[in-house]
Amino acid sequence: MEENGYTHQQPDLDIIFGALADPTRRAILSRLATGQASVNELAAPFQMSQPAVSRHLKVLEKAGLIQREVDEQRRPARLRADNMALAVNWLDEFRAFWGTSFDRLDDVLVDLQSKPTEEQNHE
Amino acid sequence: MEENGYTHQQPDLDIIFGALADPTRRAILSRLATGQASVNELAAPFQMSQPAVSRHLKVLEKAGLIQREVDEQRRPARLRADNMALAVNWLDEFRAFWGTSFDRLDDVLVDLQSKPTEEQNHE
DNA sequence: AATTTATATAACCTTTTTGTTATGGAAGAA
DNA sequence: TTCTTCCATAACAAAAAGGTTATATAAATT
Repeated sequence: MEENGYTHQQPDLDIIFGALADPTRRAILSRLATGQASVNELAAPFQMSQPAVSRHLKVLEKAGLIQREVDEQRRPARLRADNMALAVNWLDEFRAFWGTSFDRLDDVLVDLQSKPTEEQNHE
Repeated sequence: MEENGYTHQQPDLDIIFGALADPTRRAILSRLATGQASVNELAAPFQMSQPAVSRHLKVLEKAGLIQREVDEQRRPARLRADNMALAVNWLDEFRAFWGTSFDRLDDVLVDLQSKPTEEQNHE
């Protein structure tokens, strides 16, 4: 079980962060934050093929970031955000490093919001 | 410039989440949260070769998650957490989905802390 | 000057990721 | 029933990731 001195593995985080590392998948998640959507709807904005999007959805599903449903012929996806909290929770350990009370993180966030990107303002 | 209907790319997040998707690199970051360390010190807990660790460090550096320094022959790494805030900031957009005021996220976090893992409690 | 220590880089291999096209199946429409 | 729509899966190729060993380099030590 033990594989090194200071940590065990947490495979969920591999899968979750891995899923978040792709711009298409992040865009899909952003889209789903506005409500569920069918595969074709999700695929439309991309120049990618439909099977490619289907596989991205499978990656997101394995990461527990979405869940699939059934609506006649459609298999709409809907957000399932619990596992994103897992990611946030891991990042959270670094708040102690950033400062006792979020100060530095807050600074950075304020800074980011003053020059927002399109991706951040997806809605 | 425009590549699809609802988002632009944010390559930083690809790199950052990609860097966080590997358990060795997360363990290195956790170690660095307790203070700077040389390459050999970082490599010691793993059964991996030193060149492999050097490459993990390069990935982390490219992601802006660490910075390298010079101490005689050593090239110690130190945490540079600003870009982790970028990741948190992106995830932040889903707090609206979780609930108006963090409620659901808080629930999940409380839940996680009641059954913590080794990796979460690295210090 | 020669050796040792700390680290980086090169060359290579294997596995995983990410896309493609082709095809199949299930459900609704005609 | 036949056609169309929506989606998944298979087979394939290219590129990226992650490891290895061998070697180079720079600084400290002897």
